[in-house]
Amino acid sequence: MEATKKEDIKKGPWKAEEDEVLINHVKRYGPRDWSSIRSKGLLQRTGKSCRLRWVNKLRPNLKNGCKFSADEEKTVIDLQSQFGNKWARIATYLPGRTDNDVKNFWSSRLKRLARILHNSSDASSSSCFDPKPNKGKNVKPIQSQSFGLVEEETRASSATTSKILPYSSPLSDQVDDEALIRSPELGIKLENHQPFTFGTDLDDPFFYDILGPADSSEPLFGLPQPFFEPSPAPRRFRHVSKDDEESDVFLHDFPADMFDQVDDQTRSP
DNA sequence: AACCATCACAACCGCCCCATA
DNA sequence: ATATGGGGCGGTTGTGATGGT
Repeated sequence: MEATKKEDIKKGPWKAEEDEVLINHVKRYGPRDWSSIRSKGLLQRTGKSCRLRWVNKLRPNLKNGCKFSADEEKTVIDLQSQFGNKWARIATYLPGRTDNDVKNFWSSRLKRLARILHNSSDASSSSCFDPKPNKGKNVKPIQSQSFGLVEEETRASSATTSKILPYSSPLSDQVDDEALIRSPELGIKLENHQPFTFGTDLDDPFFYDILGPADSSEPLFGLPQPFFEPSPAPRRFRHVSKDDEESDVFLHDFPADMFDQVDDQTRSP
């Protein structure tokens, strides 16, 4: 019986007819009672699937197929530094964008950065980056492991360069197993405790260009107001304490267009 | 033209919280 | 008090498009 029910559930890409049914349902009952869509036999989709389709694709005023503007990029980067990976919350500041959009944007940027850093270091030996996203959870957050180590190493090598690295992390002091799960995109392997050294050349000016401005105390830009009022206290902050909400920072002081700059540098001979 | 790498996006999964029976 | 189902959210995966070699 259960198995039969499960087999009835349709997955994969949505057809126009299904969209139409879903839109009609929302017109009639509003964006709720998702599970009733299946129980009424309107669609063979789960309530979750219906809700996701509506929120991410069918909802009015979505900026579908429209790339993030420079302003939106700045907003995401700054809000991520403030809220951490609270994509739904961040999305409330971006009219027409969904949490999925923001998440995808961030993820692709992070992968891009990982690739850039990977290429900038000696790919053959010292890098601890895995180009493939890490499937397991056995990773440490970038800032507490990698950049922390970079900081230490940099301090050791040069007393004058430590100011450039704003990544001293509360996480290093407050070790939180759950927090360690986060930021898996760069695929740093826990069992691989090699420090992330950008090759051997810490004096490479390119290295510091990547990390952004030396003075990290200044905000990069003013925050926009949320498009619609975000819930005063998010329903929950899974895995995140109030402290590390602020510490869940990777691109803290990265200029919004740094990827372009970095890309330019890596492209030019 | 063929191949490969990368990007962008859609969709699913698993976990969690909350309301309700 | 607790079991359960619905819904929200973050993480992950799969795939088509695109650009470079």
